[in-house]
Amino acid sequence: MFLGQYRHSLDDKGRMIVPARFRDMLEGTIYLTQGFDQNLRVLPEAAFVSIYERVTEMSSTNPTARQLRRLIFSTAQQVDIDSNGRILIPKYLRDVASLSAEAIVVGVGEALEIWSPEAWDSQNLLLQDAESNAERFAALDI
Amino acid sequence: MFLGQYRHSLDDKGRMIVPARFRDMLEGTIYLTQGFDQNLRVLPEAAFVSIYERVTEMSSTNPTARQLRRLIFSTAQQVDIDSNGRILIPKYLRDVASLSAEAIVVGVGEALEIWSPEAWDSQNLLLQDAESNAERFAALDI
DNA sequence: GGTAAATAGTGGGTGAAAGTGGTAAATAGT
DNA sequence: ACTATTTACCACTTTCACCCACTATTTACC
Repeated sequence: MFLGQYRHSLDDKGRMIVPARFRDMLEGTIYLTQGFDQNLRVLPEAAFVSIYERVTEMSSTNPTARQLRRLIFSTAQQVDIDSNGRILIPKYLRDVASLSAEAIVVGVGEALEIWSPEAWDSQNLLLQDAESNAERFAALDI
Repeated sequence: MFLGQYRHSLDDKGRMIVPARFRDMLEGTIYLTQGFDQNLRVLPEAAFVSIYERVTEMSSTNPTARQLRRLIFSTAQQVDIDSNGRILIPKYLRDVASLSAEAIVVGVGEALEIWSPEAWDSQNLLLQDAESNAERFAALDI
């Protein structure tokens, strides 16, 4: 289970440390894809396969389904963790998420998200709004 | 069952004693999450896993579900009790609850809450207001 | 009620691991 | 064959998990 948030540097080659806490949960193949909110998603194999299957089931005559498929697969990339525990984020994906010198890595349960500090800050403003939270949690009945 | 309140120090590394009374009830894995009122919640494994499952079931193409997931998982952390009976509270969680040198640990039945002394004081003012209590709790019909 | 022992709570130092930046080698493209 | 880009490797810095030592408080026993 991926939990918590970390701030890490990205060097000029686009390499970024995978927080140590997450590394043992990412032992197999890792997939890096564009997220839905100006961010990137890091998926372990099982999670990616599950998405793959659901998307593949969708009808190809549905334009939205075709777009979703393109978004997910055309931006996806298989990545490896190097001997120092880093992954290399391809340039086009760094551009998608406006990543430069630093990135925020966020655990969201079954996956990780990578954000630029600016994008995360504004996302966090949304997340910390007390009134909206009341509504969000009400749905869960915690 | 967690009952009572304790005041404990937080050292500059962010470590805090778990009151001895609570320690034997927290033997398995412990989860630390953001609470609803500028505080933190300490949950035993079963309680957190149940939340995890409900949140993970939700669709990731639903923006509200994604936000809920982010809110819950990005502000949670699995923590261990060290050999001295302390837990380490990550910096981002200390920030959420404005914790610095001291914290109030409160038992609230199935979980613990961690408050900054200031936040607890103002919370307490609300709780000790007898007249409002009569009105507020009347609606709950216990 | 006083004293001793045990437990709870606090603080700091240290070595291993995590994180960062750079250089050298290898590969691919022209 | 030469250049550019990527990949692998190496060295350094920083952080954190673990351990130890000490103080305060509670508990037990006389």
